[in-house]
Amino acid sequence: MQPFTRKVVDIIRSIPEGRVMTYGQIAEMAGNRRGARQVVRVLHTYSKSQSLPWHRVINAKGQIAITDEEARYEQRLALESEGIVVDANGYIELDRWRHYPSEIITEDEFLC
DNA sequence: AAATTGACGGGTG
DNA sequence: CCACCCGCCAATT
Repeated sequence: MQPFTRKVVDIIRSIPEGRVMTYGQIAEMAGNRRGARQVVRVLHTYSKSQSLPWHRVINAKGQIAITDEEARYEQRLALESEGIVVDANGYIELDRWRHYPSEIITEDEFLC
């Protein structure tokens, strides 16, 4: 497994229950600011074998981004079961549920 | 070797 | 807030 991939996996594993992170945010933290699409690839490849909390990853708009209908519904249920509020269109309030790893930025810093 | 393909994102109007 | 457009990048065709 490549270093970048390794980091992405670790980061996704570190997302606490009831919180979410975006593809771009994870990519940046793993060392590649423009690697959002690689994060997608990692999820496709390892979400099962590495038992990742894949449902805690959403896009920058704060929306569930999965294409597949079934999986999308599955993700909604998974998030709601952790207490996260998902609206009718699959949107989540990012400023409320986003996880800010301390290595990058804290919510206070962000709001400042 | 060139084109295509995504669970993407930021800038612009 | 929204729609568009364009840049990204590695795996797969």
